[in-house]
Amino acid sequence: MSYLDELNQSQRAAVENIYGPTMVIAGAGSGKTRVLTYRIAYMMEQGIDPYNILALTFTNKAAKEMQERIAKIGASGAMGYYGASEAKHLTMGTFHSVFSRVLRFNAERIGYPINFTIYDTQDSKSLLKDIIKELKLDDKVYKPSMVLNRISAAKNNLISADEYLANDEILAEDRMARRPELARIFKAYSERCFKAGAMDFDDLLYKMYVLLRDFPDVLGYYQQKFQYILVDEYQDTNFAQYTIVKMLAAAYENICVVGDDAQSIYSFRGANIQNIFNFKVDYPDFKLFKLEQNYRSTKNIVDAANSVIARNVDQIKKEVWTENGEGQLLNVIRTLTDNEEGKQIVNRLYDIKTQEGAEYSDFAILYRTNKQSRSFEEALRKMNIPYKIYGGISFYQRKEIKDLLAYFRLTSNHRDEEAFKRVINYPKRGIGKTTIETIVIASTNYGIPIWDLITNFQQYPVQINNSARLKIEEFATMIKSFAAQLDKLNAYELGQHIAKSSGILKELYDEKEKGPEEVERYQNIEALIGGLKEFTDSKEEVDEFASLSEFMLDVALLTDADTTDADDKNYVSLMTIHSSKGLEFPHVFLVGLEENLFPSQMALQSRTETEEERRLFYVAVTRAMKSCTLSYAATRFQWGSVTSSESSRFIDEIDAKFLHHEAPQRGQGRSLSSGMSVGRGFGGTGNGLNKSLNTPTPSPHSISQRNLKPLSSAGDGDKSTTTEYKVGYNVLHERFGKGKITKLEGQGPDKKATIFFPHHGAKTLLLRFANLTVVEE
DNA sequence: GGAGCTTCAATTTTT
DNA sequence: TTGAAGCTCC
Repeated sequence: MSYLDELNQSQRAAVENIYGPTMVIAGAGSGKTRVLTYRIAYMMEQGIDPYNILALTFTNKAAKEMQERIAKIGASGAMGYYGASEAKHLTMGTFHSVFSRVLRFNAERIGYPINFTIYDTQDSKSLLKDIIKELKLDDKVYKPSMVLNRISAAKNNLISADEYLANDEILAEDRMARRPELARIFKAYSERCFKAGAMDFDDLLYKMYVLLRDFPDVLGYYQQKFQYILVDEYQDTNFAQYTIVKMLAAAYENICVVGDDAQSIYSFRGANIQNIFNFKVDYPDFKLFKLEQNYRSTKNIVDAANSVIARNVDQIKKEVWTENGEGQLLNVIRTLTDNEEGKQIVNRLYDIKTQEGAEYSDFAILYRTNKQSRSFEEALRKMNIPYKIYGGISFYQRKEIKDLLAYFRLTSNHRDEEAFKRVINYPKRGIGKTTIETIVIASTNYGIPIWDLITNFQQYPVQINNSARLKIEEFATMIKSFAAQLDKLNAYELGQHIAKSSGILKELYDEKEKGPEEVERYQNIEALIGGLKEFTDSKEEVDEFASLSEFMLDVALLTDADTTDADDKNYVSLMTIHSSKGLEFPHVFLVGLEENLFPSQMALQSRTETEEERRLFYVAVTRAMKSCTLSYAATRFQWGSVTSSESSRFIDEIDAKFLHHEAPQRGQGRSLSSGMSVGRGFGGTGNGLNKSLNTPTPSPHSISQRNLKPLSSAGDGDKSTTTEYKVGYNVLHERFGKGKITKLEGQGPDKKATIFFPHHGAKTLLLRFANLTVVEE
């Protein structure tokens, strides 16, 4: 019983209330994971069979952590009859991975092959691009990423392509937005995925719903199996996830959801914060537990975060507090350039490390967008500080890895269209773009999978030349020969065989001479094969056959954060705020706090969007245990030119008594007199010394009003980004010089102007990027 | 069919 | 600045 004594009163109450609908609102740092894991341990101790427990998380990382912590409690002998070894019967994982397993098990019910492929975002976009082209639509109007977002939103709201096509309201909406063909694209996309035996990320949710909806016996089976359901990060569930959980829980209503409305940051992916607010409607007799004591951060950090989040209208009232000491104030650092920001933050980091004898792993640098990592990487490298960047391109998304995986995919699912397109001519075997296009279109016209076409040219004649046809047939024969080995060779043997016979290994080996990047590619392939070996060994240890198909099951669902850590964990972590959720660090640097970057300019359209950015800020600050440093740069170098920016509103929103504005360092504080070219003259000031040469310093905000871009500063206090432009205005463009606006079109961020420049002719430019200055005649 | 060059456009977060 | 797409020439 001892482990229960480690809990405070509300935590313990939440742990012990294992029957009936339960909602736990867990403030940042309040021991949420502890409650979840102890609850599961407690259930098992009470005699509940782990086989009947389902725990759903959003990330593999969270699932893994829970698994480990439960095993630890089990090892302490606290779980009674169902000990640690039984814990492996728990069903625990991300929505996507748990559902994908259920779907494979029941695949034939909904017409899919057991070894269906999971398309990642890249695959989906590539397929959409093809479809848009085949439908002869303008890919400027129908951008694959935009179309995918739209389709994704539909599926997350459980709307199928056919329902979309039949819904007048949606169709009218699309017509209004001048994208009337979206429905047709959606329909074609669904058909093509189905034909290819492929599901995209959203299908894993949508098809799960269809399975439970259309097959009562399946629903009944899983209701009986999952008598106890736990959902982590409930605030991030979308409508599809919400509905599925509700269906599964309907028989027993032993459902426990844990979340924090203040940390809902995934609405762009369809997450609906209302699911938390509606819990009481769905389960009127639910029990609510609030975890409000923060064990993580200093008082200053907790209170600073609270002072910001208090500005949100949408929230559940709660009081996060801490018994921890006051700690230091939050430092605010302003620098002139993004490179300078990198240097100063890293210097600061090094200072803290030396002063406190901290480890590198005690530090995290958090930013809004992945691309911001660059300046910090450079600075860290220069100082020889070990670091690791999370997110960005994951191992499994690297070109060479995807190429080899495409062979694996094609081997276990011949119909996989995206895998086919990827490797039919890689390594080069003389099958050109025209040929591939012809085949893809022909297969659509015949209404059959590409594979069926290329293995039955007699039955389905296609207009391609003979040599190409022979080469394609050769390719198909090769894939078939791989498939024939699926049951005979283990994943490692077959994987290696494919890497060799496909020619990929040789191709990459030959390119190794070219440079370090090519060497890395080759090493990545070796690493993947190493992964196959590891997988095979671990299976064979328990006397199971390790098939390549099985290895492929989860690969599409793995992300960078899931690749196992190197032995040496002592490095500084760099990541987006999104991926920092659920983590904590003694020292946090929250960088790039500038208007239009954070909050992102994409998120300023509405109150709800701005509130989400504010929650994101809240998440970031509450990652910090001991110290939190905020920084922003007055200018930023992006896509070839320098832009200036103002400090983020979120800095102003923190109650000033928790802040300490750092005195500018050397080279800082010179105000940018108007007319001076920003961005030149500052880059080269660093000569290794950090102090001296203090010039008079303006207050942190004084620069912004005088900046060089009329477009982005519309006067005191007004942080809007739009300046009024009218047809007939004379404007100045950086490159094209003076011109006259002849036409305006588009709305919001898409607003474009056609401008006639005497020396360059008429140009149509996105106002957002054009960087125009209105000038007098 | 494919390599190499030129042009053009581009900003978020991730399972 | 980066990356993708289009175009030219072998």
